[in-house]
Amino acid sequence: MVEGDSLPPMCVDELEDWIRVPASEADVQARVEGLRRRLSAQVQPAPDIDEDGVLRVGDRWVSLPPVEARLTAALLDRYGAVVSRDALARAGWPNGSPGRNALDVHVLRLRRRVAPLTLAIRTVRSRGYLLERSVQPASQPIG
Amino acid sequence: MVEGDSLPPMCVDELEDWIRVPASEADVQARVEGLRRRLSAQVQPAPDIDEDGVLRVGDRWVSLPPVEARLTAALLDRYGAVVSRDALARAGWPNGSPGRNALDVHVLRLRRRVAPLTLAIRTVRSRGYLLERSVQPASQPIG
DNA sequence: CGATGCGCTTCACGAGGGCGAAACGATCTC
DNA sequence: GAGATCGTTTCGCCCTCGTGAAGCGCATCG
Repeated sequence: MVEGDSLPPMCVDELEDWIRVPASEADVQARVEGLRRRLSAQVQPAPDIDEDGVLRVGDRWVSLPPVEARLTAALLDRYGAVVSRDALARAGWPNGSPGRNALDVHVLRLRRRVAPLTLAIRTVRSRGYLLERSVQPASQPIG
Repeated sequence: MVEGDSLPPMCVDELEDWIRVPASEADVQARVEGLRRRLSAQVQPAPDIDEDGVLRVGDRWVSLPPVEARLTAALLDRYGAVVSRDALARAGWPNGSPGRNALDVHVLRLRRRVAPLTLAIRTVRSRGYLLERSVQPASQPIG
């Protein structure tokens, strides 16, 4: 709140705002609503998996078989970043890894399972895989 | 601008704002400055590349193959400044450079890959290359 | 003023390798 | 026993990367 004749403040943070008093309740509400909108545009709830292999994002969920549940846990540990093939193999099969393609096949199956949750497993060639949300709420850069 | 007793508007876009008139020039300036800050906060964060060759700017990203990832790292080290062709060749191929055209071709491919991130590699003839943003966020200050 | 050389851009091609996808069978769970 | 889960094999697409070569603009030189 800014007093009647003082200088307007500078908003250092994007999630700050100010208003000159006296102001109507509706004006304050509008400013608060604007702040809330800016906040929700930035923050998105992260997916979460429990010990029973139930993966939840928002209000939707799917149940994952053991191997894919462990793979998902490893991907969620580094959510939004690349997880190497080796790390995924070690996470999915703690007692020695099976053949080369087992991981590929499970990633393929996992992809189809998590797609309805707006989750996507992106391939980073010769590096590994990356878990992220496939659709993002509209916040288009000015172009 | 909102008239004296009308209802406050709803800001649909994060890059909108409003002010109730009459207002001092300083207040309007402050609001405009706040908008400019929000804009630059979205568009201006410096690009960043991790060890996995993932180049991020804002909320978008692309994965770069090994050679182009090293070139990009070298360009980001001197972000906005010229990097000589020799320096790029040494960064891209630490164990001896291949043919002379290899660098040019990789720069071409890198250009197309980073274009969707609003990044551009500008040529400085007989000097080297320069990485910068391809879209300029704000016009000149109002005055 | 025109010609030539240089630097840079762009395309096309091929070798090598990573990865996707389907199909099949074996094992496990309810 | 039915359905789900898991591992393997096979096939082939497409990405990566280097090379050769043609196209184009600019500056210097004749």
